[in-house]
Amino acid sequence: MARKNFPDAPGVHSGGEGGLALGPEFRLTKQRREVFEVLTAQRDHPTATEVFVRVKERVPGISLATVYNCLETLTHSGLVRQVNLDRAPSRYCPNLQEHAHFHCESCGRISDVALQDPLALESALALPPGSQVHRTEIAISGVCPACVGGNDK
Amino acid sequence: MARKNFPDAPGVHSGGEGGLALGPEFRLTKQRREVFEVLTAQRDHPTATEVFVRVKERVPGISLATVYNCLETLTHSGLVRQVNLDRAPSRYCPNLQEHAHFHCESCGRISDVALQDPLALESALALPPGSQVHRTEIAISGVCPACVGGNDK
DNA sequence: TTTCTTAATTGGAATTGTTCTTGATAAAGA
DNA sequence: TCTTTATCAAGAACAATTCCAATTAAGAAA
Repeated sequence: MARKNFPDAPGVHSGGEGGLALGPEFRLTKQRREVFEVLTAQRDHPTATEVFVRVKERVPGISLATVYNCLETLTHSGLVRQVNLDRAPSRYCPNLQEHAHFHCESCGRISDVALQDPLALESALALPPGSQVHRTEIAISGVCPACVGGNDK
Repeated sequence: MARKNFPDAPGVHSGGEGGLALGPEFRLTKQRREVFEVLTAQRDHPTATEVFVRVKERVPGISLATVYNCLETLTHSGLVRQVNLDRAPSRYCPNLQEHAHFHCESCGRISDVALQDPLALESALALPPGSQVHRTEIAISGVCPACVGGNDK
């Protein structure tokens, strides 16, 4: 199903301080490091193209294809989450806590929503017994408090 | 944000028995009826192309573009839900109950998961006070009981 | 360090699901 | 019937993403 043969398990090896730690299978290249930095520097869920623009300031020669590759690698390493809302371009998020995403239809911003009780969630779902859950994605659309208050756009 | 000017409110007017009821703005055409029938006849969350193939047996002249149009209209009328899982092609679902979707990574099937307590869900999310929620999408990936049991593929 | 091996990067072409455009048709209302 | 408007069909267009082949750079070994 996966296009390339990524290992099933994420390669988060929480290595040396500050240093990224991709799985042992992945090399830590300048491009990957910069892409990751961009994501952590501004946690606004940028698209691949937005990441591309930002990384380009520090690595002028980088190509969009490489940004896609890096994002894919980081995602498979478990360091980054790909966020898909409806059919919009994918966005990327370095928040590793389990959380949901809120999409404000007014200002377009996407924000993280903490999950107070991940267990309560599972029990709210009538999953057939025996199901194995690997991943749960929760996407909420609506209007954020700022926009409700009229601080619109 | 929406490409065409659909009314904001869904047009479910639960009309005459058995008969579909699109909003007053929409006509119930043969194509729309057949597309809807196909969705209710086999609730396996087909893609637009799959719907196209199925409808074509009964309306040979129909085009894929029309299927897309019908699905869009039905979705905006609130009779059908568009289901987006990751970046895969959209799928369509005539289940109007609030529910989540389970995607089996082994057999690929997508099944509906009832929400036992929609309120419990909201309270499990740490939404900033004042947020307006319009829609919540929950997508679970994993392995379904049948595939866990070895009835794989 | 230098070499060696293999993975990663590039740039452009290709793919894919979906949407748009245009003209023809058909239905609804006057 | 006449007019108006929505819908349909076919293909072109589009945008996000992926693929491809040649080049470059990491990290391991010598």
